[in-house]
Amino acid sequence: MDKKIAKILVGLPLEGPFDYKIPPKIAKDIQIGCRVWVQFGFRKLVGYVVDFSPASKFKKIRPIISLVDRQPVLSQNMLRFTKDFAEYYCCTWSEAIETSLPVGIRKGRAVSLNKNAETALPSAQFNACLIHDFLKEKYWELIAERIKNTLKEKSSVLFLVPDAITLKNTEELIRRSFNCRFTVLDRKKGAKVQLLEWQKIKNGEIDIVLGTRSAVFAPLVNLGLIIVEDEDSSIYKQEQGPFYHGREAAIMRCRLEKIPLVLTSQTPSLEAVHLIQSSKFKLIRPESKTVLPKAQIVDLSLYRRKKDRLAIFSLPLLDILQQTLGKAGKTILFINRKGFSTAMRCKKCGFSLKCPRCNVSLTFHYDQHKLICRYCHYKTEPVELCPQCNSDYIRYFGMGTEKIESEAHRIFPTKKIMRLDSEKKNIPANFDLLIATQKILNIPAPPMAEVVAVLQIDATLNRLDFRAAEKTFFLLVSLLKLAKDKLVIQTHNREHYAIQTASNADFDSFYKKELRLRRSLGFPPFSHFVSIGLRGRSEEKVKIAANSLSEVLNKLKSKSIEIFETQPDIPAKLRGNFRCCILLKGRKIAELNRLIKKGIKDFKKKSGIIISVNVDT
DNA sequence: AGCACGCCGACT
DNA sequence: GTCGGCGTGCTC
Repeated sequence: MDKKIAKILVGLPLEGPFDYKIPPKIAKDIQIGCRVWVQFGFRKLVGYVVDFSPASKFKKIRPIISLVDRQPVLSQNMLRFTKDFAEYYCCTWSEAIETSLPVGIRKGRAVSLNKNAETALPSAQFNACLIHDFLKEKYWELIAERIKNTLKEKSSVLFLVPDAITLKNTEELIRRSFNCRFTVLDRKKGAKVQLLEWQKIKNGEIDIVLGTRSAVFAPLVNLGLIIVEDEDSSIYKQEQGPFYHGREAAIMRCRLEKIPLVLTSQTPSLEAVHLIQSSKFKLIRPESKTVLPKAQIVDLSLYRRKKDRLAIFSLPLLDILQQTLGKAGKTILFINRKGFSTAMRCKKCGFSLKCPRCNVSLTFHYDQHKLICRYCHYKTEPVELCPQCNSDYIRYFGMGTEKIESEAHRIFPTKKIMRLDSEKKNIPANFDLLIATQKILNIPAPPMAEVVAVLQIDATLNRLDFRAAEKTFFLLVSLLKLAKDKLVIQTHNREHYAIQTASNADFDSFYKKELRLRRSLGFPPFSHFVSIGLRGRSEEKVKIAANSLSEVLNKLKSKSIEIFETQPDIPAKLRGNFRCCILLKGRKIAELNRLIKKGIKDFKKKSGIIISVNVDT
């Protein structure tokens, strides 16, 4: 290849690449994947060499200022990975490269890199296995075995975990089980340390890398295995652009590097189950001697709610609570929401206090005695008189942990009643009755009780979300594990398959039903959803822009792609920006993204509007 | 992303 | 007359 011109990407959200002349004095050293300094317009930027060319179609080409490193910071594999990643997540290649590198590298800091000797394994191939360890009793020995074998082959291991707690636990387990060169990637560690660690990994001085989502980009040499622990965790999905999913990125990288992937979960996602089923890969389900408790489904439609008062406890549940507490047994009441109430409203004129920035109803929090916005945490004093009609007809609606707590106190005045929600720092142990939210499922050693009661599952089940059944099932089976004796489920949907199959933790029946349904409706994992978000200061402009973009997309689309009506995003207003979104559904990501990129390009971008694309919403 | 270019309102 | 508002377009 004639090395006259270098194709260079810079760290800006631009498509690129851009052509630069290669000065003779660096011609012998420059390689694909190297960092360079270039003059880009009026400023000096770090660029990444992605290709060479004998000529350029541009007239005025500037020369590269200098070479940053003798060795490439991006390997062939990482270049391909970031390119595939950009195509999948509908961002530019340069954005993908920038997200894959530590800040130090992006800022042009010096590192010393070895000449890399990748010893590609001869007949390596992609394969996946899913360890479904419902009780999380045996997964570690299964994983440890695979890590040991990988290390024996002189290959390295990348271990992904969803959150800081799992990171801590896994770090401990790895230290105890393996005596090897091991590092933990942590965003809290500071840029200097991160850069040094990146350099060590890149130089092949590390055998095991442990980290959260972003560690999927760790530049391991001779990578031989990727493990994704708790693959079903929603924390793997990044909330800002590029909106990538750690598990999907890991799958992409394993396919590309032709190496095995291990997924672990207590409640495997339908994506993981589908990957295993559709490709004849292995599902491993360790046997357990633990006997699960029975579930009792209480059909709420048989027990009318008392007039003008929320029926928190049905009669059968009250009976069970009285019996259990009478025998000095413990009870957990589970509710999928926090705060005393969902909203405050004036019964006379209907006025409700909303967040001035996000335009959603504020939630009243009893312990802080404040109205709080659940999105931006805006706080304000609760009102006694209606600001609109001045009446004192202010009422608080809904059912939260605090409401249940006060009700429970009324019914069981002598019992020790405690609360566990996201605001609580320490985990209560000495309780008769514990009122808990989702948080109880996200802590390492959650408290158990004779009876666990789910007060309100219908809101979760009836959500306008194609994952509602999946979430309901996972929630219920996870709660089953906290009950020693019995799980009580209060619902109006007694016959629903998610509730029926969850009551005896029948994963296979649930997956069968749910996958059949998803397939027939053309939902993920048989298709992809992509949402295009538009936001800006002016509500009017955002709406106009969204409508015209939607029009353009509808004109360009093939009939295999479905475009839903433009809607306000949830929340419609966030941190002073009005938000709209266009949702698309299609079988193939490549086709969807081609349409979106073309659509955004064709559509003349009105200023003051920011567009973001979220793949697999 | 940032910055220049360009075309319309109120000001020493 | 200009100073400056930000809408539009470009960076190899």
